[in-house]
Amino acid sequence: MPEPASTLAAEPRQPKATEQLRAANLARVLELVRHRGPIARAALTEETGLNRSTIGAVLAQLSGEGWVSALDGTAEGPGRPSPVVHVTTDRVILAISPEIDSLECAVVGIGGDIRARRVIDAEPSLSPQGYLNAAHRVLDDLLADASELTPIGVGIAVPGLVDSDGVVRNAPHLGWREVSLASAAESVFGLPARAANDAACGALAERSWGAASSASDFVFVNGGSSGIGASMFSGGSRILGANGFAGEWGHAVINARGPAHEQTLEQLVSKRRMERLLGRHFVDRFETGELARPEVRAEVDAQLDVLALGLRSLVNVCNPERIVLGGYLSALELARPGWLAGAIRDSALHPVGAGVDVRTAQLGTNAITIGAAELIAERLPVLEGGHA
Amino acid sequence: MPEPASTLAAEPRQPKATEQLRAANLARVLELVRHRGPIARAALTEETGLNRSTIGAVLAQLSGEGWVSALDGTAEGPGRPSPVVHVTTDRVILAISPEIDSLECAVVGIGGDIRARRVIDAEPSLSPQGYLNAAHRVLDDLLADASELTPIGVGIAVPGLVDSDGVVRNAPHLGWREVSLASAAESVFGLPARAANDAACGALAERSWGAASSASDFVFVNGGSSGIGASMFSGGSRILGANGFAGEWGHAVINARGPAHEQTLEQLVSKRRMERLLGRHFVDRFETGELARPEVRAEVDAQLDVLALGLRSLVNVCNPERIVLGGYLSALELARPGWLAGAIRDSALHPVGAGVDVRTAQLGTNAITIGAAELIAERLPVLEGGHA
DNA sequence: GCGAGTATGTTGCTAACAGCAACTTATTAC
DNA sequence: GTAATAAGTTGCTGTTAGCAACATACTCGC
Repeated sequence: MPEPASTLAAEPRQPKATEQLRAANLARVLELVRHRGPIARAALTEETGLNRSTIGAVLAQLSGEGWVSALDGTAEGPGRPSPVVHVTTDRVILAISPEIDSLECAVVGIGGDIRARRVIDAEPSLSPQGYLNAAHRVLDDLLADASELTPIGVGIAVPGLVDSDGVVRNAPHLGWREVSLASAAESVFGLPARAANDAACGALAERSWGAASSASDFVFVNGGSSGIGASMFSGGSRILGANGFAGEWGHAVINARGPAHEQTLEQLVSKRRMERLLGRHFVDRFETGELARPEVRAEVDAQLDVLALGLRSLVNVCNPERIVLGGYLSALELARPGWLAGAIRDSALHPVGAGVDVRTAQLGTNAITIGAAELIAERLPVLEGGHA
Repeated sequence: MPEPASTLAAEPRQPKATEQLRAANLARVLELVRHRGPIARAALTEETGLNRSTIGAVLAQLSGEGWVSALDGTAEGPGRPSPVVHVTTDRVILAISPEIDSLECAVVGIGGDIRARRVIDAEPSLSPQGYLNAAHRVLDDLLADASELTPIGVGIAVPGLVDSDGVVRNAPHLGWREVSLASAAESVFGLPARAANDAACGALAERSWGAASSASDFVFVNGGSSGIGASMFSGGSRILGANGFAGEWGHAVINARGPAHEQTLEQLVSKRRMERLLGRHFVDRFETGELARPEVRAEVDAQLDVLALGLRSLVNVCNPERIVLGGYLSALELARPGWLAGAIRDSALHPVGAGVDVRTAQLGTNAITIGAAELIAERLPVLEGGHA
């Protein structure tokens, strides 16, 4: 006799098809509310193409679970005014950004607004667990003032290769290999945690609130203290690759027959080389006068030349509509504004390069922090189909 | 007075949400039937995770519209045997592949099987319209024998940049610019037509029936007579880029400070250089003995070295699980089997290169033809939501 | 050769979701 | 103060996929 069906009835339950439909609509609406700031309800129906009643149902669920709430309507024109919807401000995400000599901690709203931040020094050779413990102390402190805030998750931006399970497989500058950072953070904070590459985080932030908004096919290229990392978006979503490692563009060979230390892109376009020339620690821009020094100008131009060659290849391969330059690369672009765009248009294969728009990151050094928080915000529990 | 709602009722009609759901399921099932050849109905339910009754409804529609039909069940094990479903054989796609000196025409089944093919010479400077007219004659002839076959569309593989509307924006070897090839073909044949880059077509075919099947993140790199083209897949779908041009990897600069004719990948890894050395037209493999000639061996190894450097960069950027080499590159790989895979694993950033699998294309010279047909087959009218 | 076992397709039914149309509400314009 | 306009709400409908019971068709073992 087969086992009675009744005992199975209470089990897994998977009428998933319709749930996915609703989840997709929840995600679309929530994304609009988060990324476009406060937005009129009527605008939501227009943007999504969904019916007014559907928007009503979706918003009822989102506001019932406390993710969004409504202000009084701004009128502007005849007819009944549409209420303006915005994300709730009482839930926050903890963002952590470990670097070789520092640790940045921040409290970030679901809408990408940084509420509080603190950067502390980190002694070299601090262990991953040490970083997490330090971050825990700092964030507890930052949250102590504001008891009305509820942290809902932890996002970590790591300068290195992080797989889709939040395991740091290889972070050369930190000296980490095979570190289960996300699960360690879940233990320390008692909250869901995710980790990702720092450039990928920066790209997420620039897409949502910065220079890449409204672009569906773009490349974010970041010049950080640990080299050059990229993150590509195609059709509105990030190109992950088989393990989530896609984007390690700094190690692309661009000068194959040069000496061993002058072959890859990040060896030639190097903040460290520039710092040696300037004789100072480079933060985010050239100081007045520095660009007038001939040897600095020459190095800047040389690095721009190489960067243009590299970007030309990247454009040929990825066909982005926009390139967003972050960190050190942003400073290089600003040293000769617009030059890169022209060089790419002229050298990339016609008509791939024709429409490419080159911009500097809008969020500056905040991009990576905000993007780390976005790791959690883009996967809020509402969107998970409710089986939790 | 507002216009009465009743007049609007018969208009566009867009209850699209549920239609998209059904269309997605239709697409999944049809893709399984097309790509996995004849497949048991039970296997379809298991692969898709859909309910038996849903599969029943989907198959009823597909077979009602004449896209699939069922053989008698192959038993294999206890229980009621499951009918085997396969695509119908009476509908075919016309595939066209214009090259600088030749024109390939083929009749291809929906399941990717080549029914008939013919390659004719093309005089240089033949116009796009000339190519299409010639193809029309050849294909009419090929179809004359088989009156039971119904052509349903025309797919064209072009060595050049083709946008998503089927406009050839730039095909240097053919000398074409801004040619609305797909719409011209629709006029000539009276059938829906699509056009795409040849490497993109090859990748489609290798994914469906060749060396890239079962891989969701792979790169297909083709060495054709018009240089090196690539096509990247991420998460199971092709990376298109903003205009569908993504993949022009042959023009990547890899030797920045070399002479102008030795900078890009396809200048250094060049079939033409090899042909000059061999003193013959290179078709698809090295002849016995050729690789024993020292100067040939040296050139092969030199080109393999460069190719390894290039692939290393591509792996770092795209993080594929597999690389499929087609055309001339396939011959290079076979000249030193397995060497490229080792070189990439050793040189790519750990652990990006660790799991990369390097293979040669399975479909050989047929890949591009089959892929051209796949342009039509992947968008059969059943999938379009029925509003036509 | 015939029944037990088993896997499969089929049939009515249910739940969920989005879309629609009519109704209600809230503001602007005159 | 009334008409016009636009937006949220409500009840209903159509479609879809999932479920459970049933019917079917084969294999295996005696």
